Amino acid sequence: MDETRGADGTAEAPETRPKGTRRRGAALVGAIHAAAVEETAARGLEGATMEGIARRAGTAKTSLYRRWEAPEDIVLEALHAAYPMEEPTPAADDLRGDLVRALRLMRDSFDTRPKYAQALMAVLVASWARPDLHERLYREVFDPRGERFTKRALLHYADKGVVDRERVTDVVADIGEAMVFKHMLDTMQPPDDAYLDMIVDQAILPAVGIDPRTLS
Amino acid sequence: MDETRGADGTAEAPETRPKGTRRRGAALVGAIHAAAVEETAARGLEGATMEGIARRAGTAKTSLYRRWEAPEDIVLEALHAAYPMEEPTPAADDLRGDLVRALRLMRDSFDTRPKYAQALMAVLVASWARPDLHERLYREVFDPRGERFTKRALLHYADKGVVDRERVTDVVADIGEAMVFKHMLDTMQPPDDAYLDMIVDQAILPAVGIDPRTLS
DNA sequence: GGTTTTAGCTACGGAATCGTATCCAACATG
DNA sequence: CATGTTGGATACGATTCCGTAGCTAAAACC
Repeated sequence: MDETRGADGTAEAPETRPKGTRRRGAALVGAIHAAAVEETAARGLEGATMEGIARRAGTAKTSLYRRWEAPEDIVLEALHAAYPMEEPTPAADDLRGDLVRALRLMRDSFDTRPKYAQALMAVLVASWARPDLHERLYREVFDPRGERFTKRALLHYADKGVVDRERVTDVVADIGEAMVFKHMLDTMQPPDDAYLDMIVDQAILPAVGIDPRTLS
Repeated sequence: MDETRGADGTAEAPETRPKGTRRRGAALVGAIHAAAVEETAARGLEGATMEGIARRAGTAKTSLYRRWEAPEDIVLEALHAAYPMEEPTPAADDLRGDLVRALRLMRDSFDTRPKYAQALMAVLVASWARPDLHERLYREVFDPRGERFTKRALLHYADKGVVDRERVTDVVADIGEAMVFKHMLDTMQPPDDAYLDMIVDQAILPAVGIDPRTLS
């Protein structure tokens, strides 16, 4: 019962640590990043406040204003810092396996950090009404990480001649991510392995002209 | 320059009407619905306030509290009232055409009312952190409208034997909507006709085992 | 150790929103 | 036209967040 509760009933669990001790530098910034992500996940980007982030991080407002100007500056920095890095595709000779692994990589990055996924979606949707924010999101978070998920695998096998290069269009390269997103929006849960298999077998592979039943 | 501006710089254009005149009943409720959708689109569900909605609708806070308890009650009601109704599929003998038309129906419902689409997405994402809201959204907005978009068309042609019933899975039925959503998230724009054609030709038709090049 | 940097704490006036109360007037009804 | 209903306007104390200031003290540096 050592929790405080925000105005909306959302549980806030302020970081606690031995009194008379202080974090600095990276440790402090990390805690604030985490707090900003939590705050955004719980109250939305527009509902996030400096006071709320400070509470969650167990620090003082002044410490936030020393480094940032507004909640969204902290959140964007946090999302960038935590964005899943690319595992260069193992490039075994296994198209189906690589596709499944690519989707799992994406899924896991949300599954293990649901607050992170929620915050990312919140910013993505908020940016819809704010072109400046949309531009920053893609420039500061998405773009720096390069090619993503299934597209890399598809292009790899196109180069090897396993699939028709003509069929690896932008639309096809987006199918996997689009389906994972939709599933999360519908169910509030990341898809399980069985569902990822279905995406690959029923949507992606047919789109590149491969009948999964012929793959053994 | 007869606009006021909200705290975040968002333009607010309060409803104006001849002074000494009043709306009541449906006319008033309709204006408030529109205002609630605008407010949510501009400031997010968590950022929306009763005061803001009242300003946009050009009415008084008291008039809102007379009927509703909180912004989200108004927004959910507004989304329900404005949700696109189902055009029963024309059921011509034209699978590809029906799929394209189904996607256009979905796209147009967003394209002609961008504020509505933004609000819908804002609520959808906010509901992710709030199971109660998610439940209400599906129960009060989505569910009452029944089967959606491409699935109806696919099932129709499965019954006619044009496509393999086995291949019309939930995953496949979701491809179209998933791709339209993703496109909107990425670009902040509803897809144009050419893009919808690509979704049908490159993703949906292959998934049900039809090569679009054989269709005409 | 002594010094510099950086966190933490408290407090403040201003602004926005909350939810309610009060009063008046426009509308609808008969 | 008389009456009852509904919307509009204003005001209020309470709460939350804003952004800044001033001070103390822990951590890092030399």
